[in-house]
Amino acid sequence: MTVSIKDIAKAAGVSHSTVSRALSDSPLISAATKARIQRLAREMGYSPDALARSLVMGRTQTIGIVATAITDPFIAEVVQAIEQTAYTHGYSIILTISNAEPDREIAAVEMLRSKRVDGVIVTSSRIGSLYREHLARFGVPVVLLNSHREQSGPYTFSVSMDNQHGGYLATEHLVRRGHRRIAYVSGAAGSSDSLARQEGYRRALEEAGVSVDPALIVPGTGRAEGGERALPRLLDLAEPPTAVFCYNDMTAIGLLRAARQHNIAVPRDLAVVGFDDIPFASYVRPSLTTVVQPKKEMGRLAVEMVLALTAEEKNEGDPISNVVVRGTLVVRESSG
Amino acid sequence: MTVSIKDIAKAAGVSHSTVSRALSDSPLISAATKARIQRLAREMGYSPDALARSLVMGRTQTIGIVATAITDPFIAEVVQAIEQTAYTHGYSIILTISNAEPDREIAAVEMLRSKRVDGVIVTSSRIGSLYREHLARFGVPVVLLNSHREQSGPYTFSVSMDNQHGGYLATEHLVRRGHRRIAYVSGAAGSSDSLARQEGYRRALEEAGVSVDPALIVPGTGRAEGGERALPRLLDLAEPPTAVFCYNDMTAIGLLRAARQHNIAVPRDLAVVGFDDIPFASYVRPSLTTVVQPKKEMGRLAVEMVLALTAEEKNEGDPISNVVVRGTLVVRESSG
DNA sequence: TTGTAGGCGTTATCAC
DNA sequence: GTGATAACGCCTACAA
Repeated sequence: MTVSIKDIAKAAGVSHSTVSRALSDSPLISAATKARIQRLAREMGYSPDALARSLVMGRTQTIGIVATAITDPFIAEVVQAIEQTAYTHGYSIILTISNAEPDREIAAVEMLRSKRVDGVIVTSSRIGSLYREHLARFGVPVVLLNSHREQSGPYTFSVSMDNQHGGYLATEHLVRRGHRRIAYVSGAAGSSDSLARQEGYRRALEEAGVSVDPALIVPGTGRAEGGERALPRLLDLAEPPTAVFCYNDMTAIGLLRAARQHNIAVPRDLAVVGFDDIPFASYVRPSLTTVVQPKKEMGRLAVEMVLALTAEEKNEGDPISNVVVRGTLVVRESSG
Repeated sequence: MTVSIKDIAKAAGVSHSTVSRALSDSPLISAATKARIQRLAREMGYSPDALARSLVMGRTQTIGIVATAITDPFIAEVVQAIEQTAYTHGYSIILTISNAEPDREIAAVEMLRSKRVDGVIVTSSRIGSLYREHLARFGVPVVLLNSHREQSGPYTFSVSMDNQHGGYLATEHLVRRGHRRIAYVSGAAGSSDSLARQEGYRRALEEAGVSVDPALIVPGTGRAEGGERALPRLLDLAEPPTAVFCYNDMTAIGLLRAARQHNIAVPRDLAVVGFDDIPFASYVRPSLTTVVQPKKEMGRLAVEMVLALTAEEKNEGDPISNVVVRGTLVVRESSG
């Protein structure tokens, strides 16, 4: 039903290769026929078949994304940045959402391989050994965005945040405000991002001559409920904290909500600092002091890395690309 | 480099059609060779080329999404629901983000057509006449999700919210709480969703015997800033409102923020109701009374509609599918 | 039960 | 400049 290059050829009384040349703006063709055929194509409502083209070209102009969830505002911004810069480079995006389920991630990767994407960007939590095996034999560049990889290997590259630095910034800020008993609410169990932020927290405390009290480090989930459940545990401590650094903004927001229910005034009774700077951080009450992750930049870098890597494959170069970006602190009401 | 069906055929000493049959689990093949070839395929790391398959089958098992932005929490949830149910049906998603720029939307649609998606779901604001011309000659079903279409046509179907009903619910709630001067902060200029919600607002007021004061209807943008800018205009009124119904939650959240700066206590001085029930509605302070849009259901319905329509094409049936879903009111702190 | 041949819509390499 | 012809990797009659 759809009109192909051959249909145009027939209508124009030329061969299909002439049509192909005319449409790809080839130099070796007379200006007259080129114009004639291009007009004809437009009139007939021709749409080039990207499948056929990709089949012969060996490129799909498509990048796959494996994300855990796009309802997470942080991921939503990153994915949006990825789509935008991919678009400016003439690429489109196949989006898969895994819910952090390993089976789902494996299925996603297999599907992306079948659809012959030119590269993959992964924004999932951890890359298990099973999973990475699938990534390894993919044959196209895979860029991990803020995703920890257990060990490096071929075809895996990364764009990541300097989490330790961010954790340091947040904690140092609280120390400067005079706090000594500072808690940390972690992310999901085993999250390496969380561990790194915690390490920055530890370093800042040490530098300030404050010893780290393990009781002040309580587990969260990376979601709001994690912060909500963490607060009562902190309040029940023999010596409760006067400030708390949260793994991310969602955790902090959950904690703020719990604080309200417990009649804890923020920041007077408890100072709070988050991480990410999601759009809502400035809309909650009190507005949230947080560490800004350069989300747009990270998305952009990931795409550019994928494109650079696909271009270099032939050059047999093997640049272990692992870009690390740094965040900044934005001070709002929640930290006093 | 990647292993094809022919490579397996060579390794197995059979023809490539036998391999094709074995891998597609065809009945007309001996169980022995089938098993042998399937094992071989696994060992050789075979990945079927979806491009080649789609080329011959005429289907890509792919659905295109045209969204304005996924940083909008409402859209993020809908898109996520679309991806999830598409996955369960064996489909994947090409995501495009338009920023509501017409050029971008047209480019997106052309690209989706080239990539031969089996259907398209549009979650954009309005479908202009230029744009819809592109959609019309697409040749595959296009489902508009909460997107107004200026006129119906072939190949365009819809899943939409009963906005008037929602607006009615919100306003009636405020009326019941004893309010008489109730404002409405609209969405982006010309948004038909906003107009419908406003119509529900009008109906509820009329039923309560309250005359509609045009001064109480102020324009917003659909984003937080819109609500932020709307509040001062309402306060400057000779007779300010005691309650306000906002086009959506983001608008309401912006308005809440402005209220704080103006020392207006919510809900004591001003009751506020939103629309959407985005996840954050329950985390802002005060938490937001709002009209729940069944986002997951809408995403699911849109996918199922696309699939049903692609299946029916051959049946030459022409079911004008326009599903309308209804929301419910969830009462929280912001309305007293 | 298996192999052969043709075609899906392109691009690319030859000749003419 | 233009036209055959052969790929790309797969599915599917039709033949054997």
